[in-house]
Amino acid sequence: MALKLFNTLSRSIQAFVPLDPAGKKVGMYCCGPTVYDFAHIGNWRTFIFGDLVRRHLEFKGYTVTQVMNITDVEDKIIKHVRLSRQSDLPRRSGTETGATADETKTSLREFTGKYEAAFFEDLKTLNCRLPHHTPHATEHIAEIISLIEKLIARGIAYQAADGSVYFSIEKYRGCGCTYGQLLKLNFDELRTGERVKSDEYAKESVADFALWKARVPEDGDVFWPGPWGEGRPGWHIECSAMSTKILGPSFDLHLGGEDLIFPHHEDEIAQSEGATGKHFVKYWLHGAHLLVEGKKMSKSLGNFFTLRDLLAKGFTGREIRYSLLTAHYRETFNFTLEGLQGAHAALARIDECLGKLREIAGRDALPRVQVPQSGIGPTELVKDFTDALDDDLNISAAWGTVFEWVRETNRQLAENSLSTAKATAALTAWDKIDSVLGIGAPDEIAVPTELKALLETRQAARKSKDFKRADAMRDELKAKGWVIEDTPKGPKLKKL
RNA sequence: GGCGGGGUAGCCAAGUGGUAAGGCAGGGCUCUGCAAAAGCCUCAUCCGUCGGUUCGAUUCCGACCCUCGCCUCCA
Repeated sequence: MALKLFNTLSRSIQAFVPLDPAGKKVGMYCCGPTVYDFAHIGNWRTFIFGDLVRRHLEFKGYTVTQVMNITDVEDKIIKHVRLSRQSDLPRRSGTETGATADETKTSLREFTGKYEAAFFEDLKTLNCRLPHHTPHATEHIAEIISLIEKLIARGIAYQAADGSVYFSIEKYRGCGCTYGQLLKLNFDELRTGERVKSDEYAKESVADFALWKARVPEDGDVFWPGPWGEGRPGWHIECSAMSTKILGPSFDLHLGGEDLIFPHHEDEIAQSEGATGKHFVKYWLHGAHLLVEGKKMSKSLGNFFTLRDLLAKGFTGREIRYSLLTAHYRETFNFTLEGLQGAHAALARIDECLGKLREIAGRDALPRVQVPQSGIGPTELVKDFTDALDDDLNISAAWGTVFEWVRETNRQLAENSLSTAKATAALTAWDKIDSVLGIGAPDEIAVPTELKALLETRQAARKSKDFKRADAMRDELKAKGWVIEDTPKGPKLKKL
């Protein structure tokens, strides 16, 4: 089966055909983090969704170039930097801080650098493949300026009286371009009442958006020189500049959270197609948001979690990854702590099965009971799994296949009918699909030697039928967080 | 107001015009000195409500109720 994806542009599921005539290379751009805070669980759902798309494409044999922007200059960042400077430098909290431009720029970088580092750490914790390029907005000011110049040259952008440069939607549409490709827009019905008062802007039309924001006092020293005076990039422009720089004027995939459809992605299309005259992106994919415990995540409800919050509660990265990967990407997902507990149990089930398979695979060929095999084997596992994901990334169906395979494997394990060769084949199949799931193996926790000794002493006590003493030692181990698993082949220790 | 998603067992979540995947939790069993761990089995006469189309609808159509999102910064 060929890969099919839901394209927001057509609002339908389409066959995925890369722009590359050879059908091999795929360019993919994922909207990345704005580094003003730790990324929360909702952000992570979207980033893991991007990781899934990339992994599945690579699994299918495509050579993917993944780009993820790091937005490191933006209103909120500037605000936070300003506040942090004011608290750092209370005596200077006047109109003029006395700081030089370089000092402040450093502090902007320090501020964003902290969250950027955290972002990459979290990415690793969740076992996401590192994007091939992670360009920074602040390092692409030249490209941004050049893009804006193109738009001005084409008459689609203009500098207003406030010094800022805006994108003219009217001029853009006048060129025969379409504004509103990703969603239906009714410009006469756009609610303008709740927006920031339109008369605060010097732009020609309310819907026009800023490409270059003229420097204002609140920006502090966060500004760059530009042909239109000092200022900084608008919100959408860096994505257009960086994506086309790395992936070219037209590329295959652009991903983001569903909230970015408008205005961010719509404006990206306008800027990019307005400047290049070429079709920007072939497939737009949008991930749905999540709820936490059935409600919209908010700090006041106490259901706002960063990845770090969940790690502090004792959950692991792979449990969180699994949990965020259980539901289809276009459905709102209800993220619950109960679900995370369930993730722990579900993963343990897979781990247990794989552990037994490895045990058999690692041995010399042993005689096995010959039982006619039915149900899902390694071949079916890979095929059904692939088919499920090819169908617009139906991950739930894919998991269904995985667990059916686990159950069938366990049955065979129980009847001792799995040969060394079959176990090896099963593990090879698992490795294939795990290259997409990215679940990996649990962290190996070494059993402390004193606990091993305790376990041996308990065994001795059991042998001599001193069960009271043996049970006391079992309790002692449990108190230390280790549970004994008595198997026919002897006891094992498992970390709780 | 405009536009767009959802409502499937205790919880999470796939899916199909022909009678409901999977995970967690629960229950039963196996194993065990007893447990635990692990494994197996089991668990929705029913898919928001009411109508309609159909031999047959959870799946198609209509109405209604509830809910979420976008239209403004936002994954």
